[in-house]
Amino acid sequence: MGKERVTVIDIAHAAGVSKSTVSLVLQASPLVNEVTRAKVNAVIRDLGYVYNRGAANLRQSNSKSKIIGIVVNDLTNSFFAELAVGVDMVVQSAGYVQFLANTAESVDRQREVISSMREHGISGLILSPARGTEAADLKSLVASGIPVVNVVRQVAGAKVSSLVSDNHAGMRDAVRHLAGLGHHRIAFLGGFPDTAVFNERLQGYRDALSDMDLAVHDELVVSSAPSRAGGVAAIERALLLRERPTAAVCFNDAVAFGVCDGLRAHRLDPGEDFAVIGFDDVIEAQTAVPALTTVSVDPQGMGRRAAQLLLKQINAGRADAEAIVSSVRLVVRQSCGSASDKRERLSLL
Amino acid sequence: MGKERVTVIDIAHAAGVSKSTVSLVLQASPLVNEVTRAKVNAVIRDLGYVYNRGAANLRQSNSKSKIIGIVVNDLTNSFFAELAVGVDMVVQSAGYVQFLANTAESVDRQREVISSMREHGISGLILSPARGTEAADLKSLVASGIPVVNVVRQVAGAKVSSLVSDNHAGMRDAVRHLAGLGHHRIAFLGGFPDTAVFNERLQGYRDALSDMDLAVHDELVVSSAPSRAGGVAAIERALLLRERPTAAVCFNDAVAFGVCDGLRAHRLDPGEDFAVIGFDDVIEAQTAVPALTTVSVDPQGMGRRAAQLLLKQINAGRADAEAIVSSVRLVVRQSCGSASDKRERLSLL
DNA sequence: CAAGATAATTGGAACGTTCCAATTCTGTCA
DNA sequence: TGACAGAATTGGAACGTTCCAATTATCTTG
Repeated sequence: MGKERVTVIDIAHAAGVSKSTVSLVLQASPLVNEVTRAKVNAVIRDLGYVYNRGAANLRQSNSKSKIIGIVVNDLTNSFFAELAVGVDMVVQSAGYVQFLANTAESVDRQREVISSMREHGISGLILSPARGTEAADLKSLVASGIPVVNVVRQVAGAKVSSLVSDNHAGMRDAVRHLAGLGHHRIAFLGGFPDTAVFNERLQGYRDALSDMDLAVHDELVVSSAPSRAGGVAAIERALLLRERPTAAVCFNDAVAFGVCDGLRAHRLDPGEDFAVIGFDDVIEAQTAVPALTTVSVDPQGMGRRAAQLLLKQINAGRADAEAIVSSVRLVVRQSCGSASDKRERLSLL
Repeated sequence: MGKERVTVIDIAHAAGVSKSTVSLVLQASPLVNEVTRAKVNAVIRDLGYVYNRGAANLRQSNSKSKIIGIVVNDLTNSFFAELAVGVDMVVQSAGYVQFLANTAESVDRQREVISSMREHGISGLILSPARGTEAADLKSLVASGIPVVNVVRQVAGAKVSSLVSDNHAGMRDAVRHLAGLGHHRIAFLGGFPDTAVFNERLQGYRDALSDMDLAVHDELVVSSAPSRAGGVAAIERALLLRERPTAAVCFNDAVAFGVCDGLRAHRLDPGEDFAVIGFDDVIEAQTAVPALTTVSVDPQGMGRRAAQLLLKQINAGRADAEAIVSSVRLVVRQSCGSASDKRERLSLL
């Protein structure tokens, strides 16, 4: 069954033209006569020809492979799944396909997949680096002129473009909102303290407290895995404090959902008895009950923008590193018990 | 910067051997002398050589590209994200890389991505078909001898392997469990009625009701989008019935979460006032509050098995279609208000 | 109608690898 | 020392495409 491959030569033969002509019609060159083009296209369809990009790519060493790589540190986190979807959208419609790999936070794995991608000749890479990634890991990539766009996390010292959300401003706005609602003891829950993202958000938290003339209490900062389970654990710990917090900003939405779960386990009603704000605005944030107040970063849009940036660099040939921080905005829903409304809740249904 | 590519010939030259020898060491052939091998490897490292799989692949037309494709119909659904992670695991460790594409249920998109993948010479394809996929869409793929494994959904008439979960048995067990707890009016919520999966699950639901000598009322079957929002909508409708149900089996976990949300919006406590069972056992199912009773299909494991099946076929050269139905099991947690326990809930923390 | 311009087509060389058959090298033994 | 076996190495052809320079066919136009 595994038929002989149909090549451009077979078509040329069947259509009574030369392989060069066939090649020309394949790349939709204006040089070829309409009637020949039609004839060739007919034969192509008839014989079930499939273009061999590998061979083509071999010849035109300059132009690249029409493959872009995307590697993320945790695909099971829906933030990254949505990011990947966003990337896929623009990349596909530009005629590229994406290699998607998941590193599960392992830099070894990351090294493997990146080198594997290089062997396949990716034209560019979108990378959400695993924890512990160093500039050296990206060195050879940039040395060979392959554009790289880092998303979500920066890599210190790496000469590559990056697209991160404005973590500082986002968290600052969240805290200000809570303070505006009258909360004095606001916790910061979840996240690993050894990451840049964590520290940026934490700094936003601290700065906002200072701005509002509130004291910062270190015991109100409780770190944990940036996951739903981590959120449960964090709120557990926070509720053990002698002086309980009355509100919390969370490292991300997953943590925030966990926090809501943990509150319910203690017969506390998130949104009523305790205010919760997340970060990311994943898709479930709006349909959850209570709908989650969160800092919207629009993961899918971020994926799209990252892809656009990458494509721009690929086309430009030259990749000068540019660092974009994407602005964010606080989306107020029910979980922070603001004056907002049952109105919104109802209109949802 | 975009340096000249380092080729096998450059290495040969620098190491003072022939390109053939270099090729031999690249494929770890036992034919080459240890000292030469070492020398060559050193040069490879020094010059920063990167293997060109495209060229290699061109030569050895028989052996394939070390790329496998995976296309799913909805990557934002964490079921599929986890599936992809499972596939990635085994595929990576077998030295392959995966092309991942998302079709968002569009068969047009699906056609595009599959043809693009073919051009890149994938060795095999794992496909969760978009709704409306027909056997004809896979025809040319199997004609050219590329192994295909369908997951989650079958495609009627297609001569390809498939790996689906035991939808009938899973739903039957869920309903029996609820009936065993004394429920008489059990709803079936969510899902699109024009899919095979829906009908299998629905049949399981009906058969179980008959088994337990309960009447089947068509008004208790309310379909909706298989998403969280769809779940909210479905329970809304179900609660409008004159004779309300007291329990529900849901098309999948996303729907089940939506149902819980919808119940809360009506001041009903899922697990206490109303029993809910999901399907899939996505990762959040165990950490949610209440923890979701659900039919476990282990998406990640399913991805792994699908990948193994595919690799087997790739290696065998011959792909005889085999249809595997993967068994499932009911995982009882809190959301069905079984006699189970606060115990489990507590031990979780 | 010659000649130049334009349009359409074409044959080879090249891309970076693998494979085959052929060659060189080393050592052994009569 | 000559012959031979085995180990190690090697040059060239091939894979399916693109590109370049060159060729042929078709028009214009003076």
